[in-house]
Amino acid sequence: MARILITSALPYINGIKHLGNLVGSQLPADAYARFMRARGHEVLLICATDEHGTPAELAAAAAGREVADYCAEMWTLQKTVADGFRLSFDHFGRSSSARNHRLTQHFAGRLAEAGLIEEVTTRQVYSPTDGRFLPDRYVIGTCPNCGYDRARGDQCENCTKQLDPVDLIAPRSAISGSPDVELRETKHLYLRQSKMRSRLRDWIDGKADWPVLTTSIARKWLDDGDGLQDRGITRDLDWGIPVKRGEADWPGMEGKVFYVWFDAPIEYIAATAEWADAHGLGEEAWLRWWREDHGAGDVRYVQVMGKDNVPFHTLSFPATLMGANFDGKEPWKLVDFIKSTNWLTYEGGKFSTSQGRGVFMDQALEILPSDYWRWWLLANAPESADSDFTWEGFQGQVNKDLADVLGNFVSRVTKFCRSKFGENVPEGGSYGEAEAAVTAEIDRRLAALAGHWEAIELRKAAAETRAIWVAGNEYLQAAAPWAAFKTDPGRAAAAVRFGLNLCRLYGIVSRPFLPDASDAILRAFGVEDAAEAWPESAGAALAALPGGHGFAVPDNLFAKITDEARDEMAARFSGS
RNA sequence: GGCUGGGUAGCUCAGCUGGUUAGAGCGCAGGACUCAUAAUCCUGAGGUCGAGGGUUCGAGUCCCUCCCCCGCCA
Repeated sequence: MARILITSALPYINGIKHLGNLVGSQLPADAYARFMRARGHEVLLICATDEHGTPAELAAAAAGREVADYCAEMWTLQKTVADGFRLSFDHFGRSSSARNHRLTQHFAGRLAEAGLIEEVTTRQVYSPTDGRFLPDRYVIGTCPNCGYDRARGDQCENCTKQLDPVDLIAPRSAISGSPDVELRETKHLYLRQSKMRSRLRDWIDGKADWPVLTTSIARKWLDDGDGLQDRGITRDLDWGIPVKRGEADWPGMEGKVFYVWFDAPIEYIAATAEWADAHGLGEEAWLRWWREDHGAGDVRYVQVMGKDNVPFHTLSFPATLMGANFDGKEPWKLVDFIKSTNWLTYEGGKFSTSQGRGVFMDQALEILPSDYWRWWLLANAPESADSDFTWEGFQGQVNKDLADVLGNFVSRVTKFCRSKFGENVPEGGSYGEAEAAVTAEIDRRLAALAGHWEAIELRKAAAETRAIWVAGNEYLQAAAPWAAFKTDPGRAAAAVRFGLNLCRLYGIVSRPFLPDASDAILRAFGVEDAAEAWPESAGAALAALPGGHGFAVPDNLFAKITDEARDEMAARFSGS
């Protein structure tokens, strides 16, 4: 048994996420965790909301709310939809937690001790009207690049150019709208990543098994232009983690907070501590996942994220962890494998919150059960390239794979048995060559499937899982117990017994994709413990239900999506 | 402009370190079966593997040039 730590990129607190966000990190992390748990490994799956930064403050202001209240409410909403999608987080934390405050301040203190923090005096936009500095999106003005007159301080929405607030022409406050702004000097902390450059490069060069997408992005940042740049880790804001040097005040940094990108990844660790707290466990409970001097040396740490997050996870966060271990006294666990995904598009274009284009997590659950979405999203995960969601493709694949291939198989076997033998696994007859051949095939496929899960190859895992379902239909068609029943009831009984065992097996191996359907199948066979172990061999698994074992015919597992329903949904989410 | 990925059957995609007649799913055509959610199973059609050079006994699979597409960065 191995120990596997899995973290999903943190969804930003600002509103419910869409299906593209879901398939980018949270859903693959959950499916992978489910497989590893079924395999008998000790798994810890961690996620949390990323709550700091100007977008949260502005969204709260727009809603006329205190930002803390707003975040608390949005966390509850996100937690609810995560549960709805059966995301099996061991803990879904908050980057605004007390644990993260302490840890972030602790890391800053250690980095300062290591000589990796620099205090830099810069000129920032200040609004006398609002009585405060205006970082990032708090400034609106004309884009110096394209002339768009409502460009935000961090980026122009029109030409997508990354901006600095001081670059804007005719700047004005996003809060009061006042054009009365000036540049004032203010002091900020910078993480001296440039000093970590060669260490980071050596570390990344050692990751031969990482995808090129991941390492190439990291190397680009290491070597581009003047090399890895130092980055500001503080902001003149109220909402955030107060700048402290460990537990001590930081002279000159009063009233400032850490910048969101610095505290967000630290929340992976803090959320693990929150998890330990929530379960009344001690400090060792989380340290053993994160500190090599507390046993984390044999943990395999896997991160799942969209490709936009790769620089932070390959450079900035590792720089923080490595830097904090400057004296060898805090060996923090570094990531072992990064699964990065591309984007999901919607009917050929981008998902858009502002235009109501595309399906968001809460809406998806209103329309159809989570299994439908999980299956399509994972079977079409944007792994090697962006992939596109279309209603036609979704309807076609869900109807075919789930209703026709899997759902109908369970239905035909259980209903036939009930009508001929009753609701007990039939006795009599014995498995012969046909059963042996299918068993051998499924053995091969189970091995392939396990390999795909180990490598987090989602599309391949889905295809293999489907092939295992198809094998059941092929078998049943050839064995034809409905025909054998008339001449050789024993043969028919054996075939049905085999078919029922296949159903149970499908309940287990489909679990990472379809937790609800898996529950329904296993419940029908009286297997109440959802943590049914992954089959070590098809032979043993297909003899698990002996003759006489009772079962109940389950309701149809999946209803088909009609053309009318599909058209209705397509119209509803097309955006305006 | 730099960088990543991609350009393979009507559609969505597999094809690892080069090697017999290029694969899967969907869709389509024909057939079988009737237990089942008009489901399933079998068979079949069909593609100059983006273009052009090159290396090799042999290239979708390596090298060069070029053309498109998504995205990231600047």
